Amino acid sequence: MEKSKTRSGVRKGAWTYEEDKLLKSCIRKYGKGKWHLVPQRAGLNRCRKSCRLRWLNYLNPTINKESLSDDEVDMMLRLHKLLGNRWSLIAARLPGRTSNYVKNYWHTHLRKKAISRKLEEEEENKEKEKLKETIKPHEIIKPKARTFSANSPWLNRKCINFKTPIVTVSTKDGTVAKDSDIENPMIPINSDGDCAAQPYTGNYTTSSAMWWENLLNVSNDKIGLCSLLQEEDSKYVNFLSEVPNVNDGNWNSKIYEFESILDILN
DNA sequence: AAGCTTCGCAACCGCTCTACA
DNA sequence: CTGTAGAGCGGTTGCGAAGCT
Repeated sequence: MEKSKTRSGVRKGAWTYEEDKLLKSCIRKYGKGKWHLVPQRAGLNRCRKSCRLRWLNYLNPTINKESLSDDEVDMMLRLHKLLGNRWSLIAARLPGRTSNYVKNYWHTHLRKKAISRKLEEEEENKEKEKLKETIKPHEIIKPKARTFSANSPWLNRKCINFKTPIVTVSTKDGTVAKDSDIENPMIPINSDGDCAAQPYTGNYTTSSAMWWENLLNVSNDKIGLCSLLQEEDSKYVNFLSEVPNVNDGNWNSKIYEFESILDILN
């Protein structure tokens, strides 16, 4: 480090043993914070930034100067994947480690590791894609919309209960699937036990009552995640769906939620 | 042994955010 | 609302040590 001075005459460069001693005794006497007062109090010809940095990155007794354990390295990789270059946030989850240390360690040790890991993942994905191409995808047979007569009890809200009736349903390729081909088709029946639905014979037009599709949509909407998850869980699901963009300006407001997530993961 | 290159890390710089008058 | 100062953060720099030729 150059041992020069700034235009204001403040010393720059590496800290001497004497300077460290002065800073340490100052912090011991007055405590952390009010960094603008520290140079004056300590009798140091250093700027407040330099004093703060020296304390935070080197003199603070809570700093763990041991080399990182495998667990810590693994944690760092995971946190970086989740948080990006938010060194202070990563350091906050690694007791005794400073943001500067984490940043330096990342650049010297883990960046290459992370890049090679990413390349490996990309290779794996390519392999999977190749595999996909060789396998003919299964054709999914989805029941089509069904048409009801105008006096259908379903449409007239006369439907009383459900049962699994014997029905025929047109499939995508035009063939007709029997009820045994359809997994639990919930067709409304009237109070006499008759099936209210009629086989779909025409095209998939807007004039047709597309209740079958609607029913499926309703199922997805109403019987989806929400009913499966407790309120607390859904909160985290929402969080996870929002969090990946670390450049989000609202990031800080989500940190408390992140802490909760980590508590759960731990 | 000398010169060169690479690595690790402390420190600096510039920017943003926040509080306050 | 605006300007200012303090605090904090991430990117970058550059020195010294270690390794290599």
